[in-house]
Amino acid sequence: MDSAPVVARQLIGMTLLVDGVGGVIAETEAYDESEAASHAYRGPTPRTAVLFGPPGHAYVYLSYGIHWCLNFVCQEAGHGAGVLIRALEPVAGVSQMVARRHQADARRLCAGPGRLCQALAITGQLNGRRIDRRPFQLLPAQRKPEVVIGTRIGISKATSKPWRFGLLGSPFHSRPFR
DNA sequence: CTTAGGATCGCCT
DNA sequence: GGCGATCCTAAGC
Repeated sequence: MDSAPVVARQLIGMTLLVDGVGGVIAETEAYDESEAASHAYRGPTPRTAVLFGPPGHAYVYLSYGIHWCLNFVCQEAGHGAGVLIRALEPVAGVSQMVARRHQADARRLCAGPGRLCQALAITGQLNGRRIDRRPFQLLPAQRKPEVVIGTRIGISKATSKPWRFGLLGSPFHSRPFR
């Protein structure tokens, strides 16, 4: 298994579905236990235990007491690294996403980790589940995607690492790349 | 037991 | 562009 930034880049352009609802991954960020912005930085806790487990599992946590956020666990067991899924291009089950979010603008439907989880009905119930088993499906990119790189957003530490990845030119990013 | 603050979003101006 | 919502986690005493 590769490091979190490598996986974050590889995920761009792949299709993520939960119970058949989802779309093309348009934005990701890598987090690793070596840097202070990561939930893994302070070692395993009950909340972050999944991050230190085997790769290929979902780490789902509640942010600001309101929003669920989805990560994929990377690297080898015990190494504490993951990729935050930040935005999708809505493709499958769009009407269900609109109903769940009470909002029809396709550009904003899955633009942001909290919005994406609301649209795909991802909650803490999916924490620790394998991403290659129901209800998850991860499908390879149709064509080799062009990737744009930036610095991570919404954090206050380790802000200069180029660990944010996006599908070049996509209108579905949570915030523009510079 | 108490408390500070967080990998965010939506609404307001 | 700024701020309030809202609650869980983990550190400190």
